[in-house]
Amino acid sequence: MTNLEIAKLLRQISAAYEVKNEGPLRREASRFRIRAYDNAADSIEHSTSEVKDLWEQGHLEDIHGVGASLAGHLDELFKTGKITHFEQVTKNLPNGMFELLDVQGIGPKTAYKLSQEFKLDNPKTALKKLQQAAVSGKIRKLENFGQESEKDILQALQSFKVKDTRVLLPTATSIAEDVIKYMQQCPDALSVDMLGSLRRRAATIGDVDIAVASTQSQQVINHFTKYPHIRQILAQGKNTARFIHKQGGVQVDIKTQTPDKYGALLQHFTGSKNHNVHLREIAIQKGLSLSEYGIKKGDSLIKFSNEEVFYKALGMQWIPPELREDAGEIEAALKHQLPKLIEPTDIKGDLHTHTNYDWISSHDRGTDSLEAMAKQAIELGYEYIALGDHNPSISSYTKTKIVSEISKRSEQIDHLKSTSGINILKTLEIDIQTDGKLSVPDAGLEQLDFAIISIHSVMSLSKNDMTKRVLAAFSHPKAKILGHPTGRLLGKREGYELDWDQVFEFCAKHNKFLEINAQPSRLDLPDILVRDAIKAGVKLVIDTDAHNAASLQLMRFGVDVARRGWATKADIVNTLSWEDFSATIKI
DNA sequence: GCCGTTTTCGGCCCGACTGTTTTCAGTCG
Repeated sequence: MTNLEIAKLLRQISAAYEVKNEGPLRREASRFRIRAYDNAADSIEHSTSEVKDLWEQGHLEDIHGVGASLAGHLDELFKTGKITHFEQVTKNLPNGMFELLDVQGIGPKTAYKLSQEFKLDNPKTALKKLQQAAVSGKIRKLENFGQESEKDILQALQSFKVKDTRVLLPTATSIAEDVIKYMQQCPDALSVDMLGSLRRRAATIGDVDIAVASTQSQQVINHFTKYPHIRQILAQGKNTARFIHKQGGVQVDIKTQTPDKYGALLQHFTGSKNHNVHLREIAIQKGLSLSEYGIKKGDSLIKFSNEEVFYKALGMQWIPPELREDAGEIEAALKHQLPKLIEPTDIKGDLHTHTNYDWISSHDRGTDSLEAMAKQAIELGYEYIALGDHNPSISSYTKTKIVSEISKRSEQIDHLKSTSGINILKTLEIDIQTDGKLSVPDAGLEQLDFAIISIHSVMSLSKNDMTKRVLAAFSHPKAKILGHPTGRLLGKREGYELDWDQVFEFCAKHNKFLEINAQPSRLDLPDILVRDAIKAGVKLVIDTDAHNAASLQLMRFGVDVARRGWATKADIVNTLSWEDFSATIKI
């Protein structure tokens, strides 16, 4: 079971309790139990480590929000595939109601009422039957429903079908940047910023949230709702509004605030939720109360035009949004010991690239020439670039032929080196075979400055075998970088399993580097492992894995991951000057 | 049901928006 499935199950239990939460006496106790299930679901959904892994290691209660009771339930789930207690809780409820919870605007109570009225007992047909009821005008006749709510449900059902669950960070970024550019054209918009998980630069984004500072809120909202790429407006109030973007059905929210209170708005809606809850606990201890408007002390409200003064008022350093996950950043900020995070401008070169060099390659070739890649690197202001490709296919070439192909390519790069005006390194991304051997013979490896080694096949090995496989390949002196170390593809594939403690120890000891791959669907290493690696003394590289010249610009998303993993400039090898880098890579 | 540099008991963040209401419940973030 994946984290997402477990989170969904917990939310179903929460919804079941919500519906059953009747009678004034039971209400208080249950309210907090409901919240506890939701909190646990949030934690699990946002956890970068797999809950199942934690269970195997006996560390379920390390998850914030999972205590003895839930750990027991999860243990039963992993052992037997079901949870008896949960089955009892959901027993007398219509089965179809839980499907309805995924529809925008339908919560537990509404889902229950609708599934009760329309006898939605079958989860598979529940959404379809609900749509039929809406189309035939039956919903508006129910008590506490009307024409508007029927229309809303119908619209939500229609956009539900096209809405992807979460979008990748670069997609959300480009949507947000376009909306921001549009909002900046509004004369009443004094500042425009990203909010939420987007501002925290998380790998996947639910909604795009935007903040605007203005004294003319209504004008800003009016401008917002005239954005040209709206599929549907969901809400429009005095200070906030929300629409569904034509692209991917992404929901875009806007919040406005006057400039004197703008800092509190930014802080509040950047989150994360857990970060804010922790901040409020600290505030309560000081007799203060936090909100999106500022800090309340008794009856008076202290206003903040920017975040720096907001955090200062709580006795701490300003915390970069990427760190706001309640993962120790508040404690560090109180002690004024936050790290100075790496900046995009610290990057001096890209080490993982692909070109259209003409050979039968083991995987997809790039689309731009060696020259074009080097030229783009110069434009980005880099001091060096490693020109790579996948190794020649071992099923199409003999070993001898592979070596001679690499020789030919090396000659071409050497020629380019003398004319290009940038330092160029010769490299390849080399497949790690199932037995840990590299797919290029030693005589071929000798001609490279270094090799990136990656797993592209047979990902189902056990954790132990996979670790042996990687470390065997990594032992070759030319193997310096492990490419996309977990092999995950966001929203498509979980990564394979590795014994990270062992990998980290090996890298730290032998001067090997782990990659933060900036491809949108990879962002691999994931942020949490970045932080663990750094704690273990491992050095990392940030690479784009670009298959064309334009993709070299994806670097910023890799830097985002590094920052979320608390990385400083010193932790990232390709922030080194050419002189220091070339010395390091040849060790 | 979870959690702990004031607590193993007694707390648990705060507010906007909408629709169907004549003052509020449900949903969302």
